[in-house]
Amino acid sequence: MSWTEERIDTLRKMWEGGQTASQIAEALGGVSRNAVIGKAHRLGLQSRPSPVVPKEVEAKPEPEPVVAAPPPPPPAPPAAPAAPAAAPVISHTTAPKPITITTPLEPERSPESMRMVRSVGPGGFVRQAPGEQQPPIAPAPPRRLVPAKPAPEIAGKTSLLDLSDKVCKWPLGHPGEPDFHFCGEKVNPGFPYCVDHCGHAYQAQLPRRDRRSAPLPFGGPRMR
DNA sequence: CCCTGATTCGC
DNA sequence: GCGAATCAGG
Repeated sequence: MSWTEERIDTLRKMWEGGQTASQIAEALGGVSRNAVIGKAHRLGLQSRPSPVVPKEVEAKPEPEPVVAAPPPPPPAPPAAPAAPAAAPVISHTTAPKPITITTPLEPERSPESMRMVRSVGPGGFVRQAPGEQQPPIAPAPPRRLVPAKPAPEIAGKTSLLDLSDKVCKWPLGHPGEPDFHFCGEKVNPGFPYCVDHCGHAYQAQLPRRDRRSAPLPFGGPRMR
């Protein structure tokens, strides 16, 4: 599988929508979780909370340089007047990442994060309300909590939770939107989609001019 | 063990 | 550029 524009678009949307790499990989099909993560990074979609904290080295043990420890000026600094305070450490092999050393204080939240009210978040899982519990036969609990608020719009629809190897994974709508869901029909055995959507998913390459009359997954590129 | 994302590195 | 292997936290 290659990263077509459509697939990249889907990846980007789902990633930004808070879906896990596994879910994205499964929805896309033909790629591994690692592939999704790798691609996401290459796209510059740099991460939401990673379970693995990079490492917090370099605290600030010495706020002030006590004794004058003048760094020996390099042999031939052309036109650079000495700027001791701002002198960057000479980065060795790989240090393209400007790790901003921030204080533990977190002054304000960006307006961006304020907007994402009903979206997920590591700690923002929404649990079922007592009223919607299924009293009778308790089916096997979901394998994992899903970072999505069960909206009334998707009632009866096939949500991410309902995806399995047996139902059509053809996405309908846009990830992150309340009515986003999947086809959910019985799959064409051996394929991730139902017979109908297999017909859409697997087509011989046509001239560009003639293509794109068929519906694309996720409703195609989002128009903003 | 399962999950997660990050990073590395051979291709 | 790609992604398997590997790492490391939850």
